[in-house]
Amino acid sequence: MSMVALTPRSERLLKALIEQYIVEGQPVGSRSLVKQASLEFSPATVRNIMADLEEMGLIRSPHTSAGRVPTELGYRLFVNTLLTSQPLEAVDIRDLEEQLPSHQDPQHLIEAASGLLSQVTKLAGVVRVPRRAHSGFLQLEFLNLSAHRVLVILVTQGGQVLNRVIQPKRRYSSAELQEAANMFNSAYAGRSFEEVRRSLVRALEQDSEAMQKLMRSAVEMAHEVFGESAEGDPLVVSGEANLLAFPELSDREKLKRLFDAFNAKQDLLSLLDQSMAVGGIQIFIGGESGYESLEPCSVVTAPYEVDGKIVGTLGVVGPTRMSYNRVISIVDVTARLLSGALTHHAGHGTNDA
Amino acid sequence: MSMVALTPRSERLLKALIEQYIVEGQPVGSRSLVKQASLEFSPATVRNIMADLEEMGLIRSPHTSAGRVPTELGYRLFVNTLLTSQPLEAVDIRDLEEQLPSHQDPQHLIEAASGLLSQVTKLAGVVRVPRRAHSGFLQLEFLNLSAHRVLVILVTQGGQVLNRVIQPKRRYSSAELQEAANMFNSAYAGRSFEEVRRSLVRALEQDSEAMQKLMRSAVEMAHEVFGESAEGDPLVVSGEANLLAFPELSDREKLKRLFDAFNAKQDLLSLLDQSMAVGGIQIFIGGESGYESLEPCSVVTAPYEVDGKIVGTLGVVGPTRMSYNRVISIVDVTARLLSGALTHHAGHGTNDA
DNA sequence: CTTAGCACTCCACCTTTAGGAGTGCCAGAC
DNA sequence: GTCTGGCACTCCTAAAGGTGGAGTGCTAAG
Repeated sequence: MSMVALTPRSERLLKALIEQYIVEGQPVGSRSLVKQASLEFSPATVRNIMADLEEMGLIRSPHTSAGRVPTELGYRLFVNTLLTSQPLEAVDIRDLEEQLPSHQDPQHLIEAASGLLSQVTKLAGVVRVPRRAHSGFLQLEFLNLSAHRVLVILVTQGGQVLNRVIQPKRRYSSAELQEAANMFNSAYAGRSFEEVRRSLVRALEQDSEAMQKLMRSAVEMAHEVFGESAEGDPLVVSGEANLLAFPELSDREKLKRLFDAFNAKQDLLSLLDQSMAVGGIQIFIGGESGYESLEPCSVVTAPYEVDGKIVGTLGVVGPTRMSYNRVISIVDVTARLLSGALTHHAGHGTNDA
Repeated sequence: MSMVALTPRSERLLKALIEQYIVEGQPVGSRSLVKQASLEFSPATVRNIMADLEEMGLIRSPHTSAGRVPTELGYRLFVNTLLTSQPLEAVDIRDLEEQLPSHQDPQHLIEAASGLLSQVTKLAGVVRVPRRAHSGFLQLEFLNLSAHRVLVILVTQGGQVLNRVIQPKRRYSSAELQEAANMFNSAYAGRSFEEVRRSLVRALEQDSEAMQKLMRSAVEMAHEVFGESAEGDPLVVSGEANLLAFPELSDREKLKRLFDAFNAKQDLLSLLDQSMAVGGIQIFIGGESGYESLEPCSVVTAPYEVDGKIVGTLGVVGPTRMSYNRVISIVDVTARLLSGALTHHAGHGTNDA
């Protein structure tokens, strides 16, 4: 593991090796590497260099007499410094653009983005949906369903719609509900969710007699909905089945864990949130993510924005041996497109009622 | 394949054989069957009977000298006439009940039901969500998002909320939108979706000058939303990963197809719709479903109701070798529970505004 | 009609055996 | 020095036997 700097030649060799391995998925030997990358030195020389690279921990042999395979460290070096990020083909970009119609509500857009990611990378796509806390509150609506069941509809400035059925203690007439909603809306429209929430908590604590009964009920109902803010299923995953195609993930045990991770979503959520905080494209190679279930995988993420503010993250999950080159471009472009599509219509909500 | 009626003895034997195969998952031979089911005759006799059963197409040998395995026909006979459907354990029922809280909105209930199915059967659970066409229309709401973007919120009598962003040609003030919604609601509240749709089509065709401009816009907007009725993603699937645990599904090719089917959902949808039309518990064994992707699987479905009307279907997908016994009970109970939970609050919507 | 016995079949598992791909190292060439 | 050809060695893979067990079908006797 002596950390002598790499010579240009060994860099070039490492790059060629990783690229070949990504394509073929099998340990690459000196002879085939020379041929494939049309190097001007002999297999023996390549072997010497490979030995050095192995000593540095960048590649390894699965066993004595197989070719070499990149280690996580090798991949890391590769993506950090060796990657020639050729831009996506124009065709691909057009393809992506076409399939992300900018006139849609956020939910559809997000699902479309996830589907796109998985479709064009042939891997699994994930999108972390915007957290409500960062978005503004636009309007609240109460609606009687039956005797003791009120449907609360909450609209964010982004056009997201949340709804929940609550069971208030007493019965309200539709007129009462209407009035309550009006009062609530005029008090809070346009505020951020955190603001509204804090304000609600304060209002409930005060228990002031001054507050009208009706307003108080409205606040209570609203609080019930806002209280659930953290819930929901703010992660869209698609194309998990694509991962079945990779022989390196065929291990039943690993596969099960991986799919469970997709199902539980918890690890992925943490990972995406973590990478949202950092901003910019992030690449987690193998165990770097820190989650055992994702250990045989790499994850490439990029944040997306609404009105210049980062609100979520999207990404791709695939085997460590993925075409980082291509995937990075795709994730990048998709993030931009989604940002554009979302920003386009997240304009100042007009609530001039 | 001579269709001589089975003797009681061969029935009993078939039953024992299938039950053992379901548990062990391996071809069962005469000797082990005698031991396991403590039969009072000898392996040789069993072999004779087995030969008969094989001739009838109820069982088969994977190869010359393996035990016997049920055929689809065998399973069919088994579930049709041999199944001793012992009721679920009280514990299990309580478990199910607890996890299906009856005070929830439909969407949550449905997701919970799907999760429950997969969780307690350790297979994949699916729920076909109610088709809007069968439900009533309760209320429509228009909301300005930005200059040319209007959020349309549609509430069904069941408490389901649908929303979509549309882009009308001209800009409307919030007051206009409010008025339009009011007019629309008073005209259509409580009608069935099909009625409303037909009426909308008629209204648009007439192109009557008599109709107010505003009302016309409202109708157009509403039509856009109603027109999309068929869309959406009316199928909830959970626990696909559970199927990874079954060795008989380990075939990479089959597995891929199966997961693709879960992803595309089209086959499953058709199957569920088909079984909704029939009503009652339905069991599709292997290829019976008619969908190649589901060929190595069996599907058990039951419809669920709201207010006594069948509105959807739920079910379980697993390997042909599943504990039909148990799965049927679970599907049945879950359907009942879901019906109950949904019916409980699908009362007459009060829209006395 | 049932059963014990027996010959036979076929798979699953293990071992063996090549064959090949690749390495490491050394000694000579540039 | 650095590169290269050569060579012995390692280890995997795939195919080729070999063995044992589980199971069957058949037959002949109870």
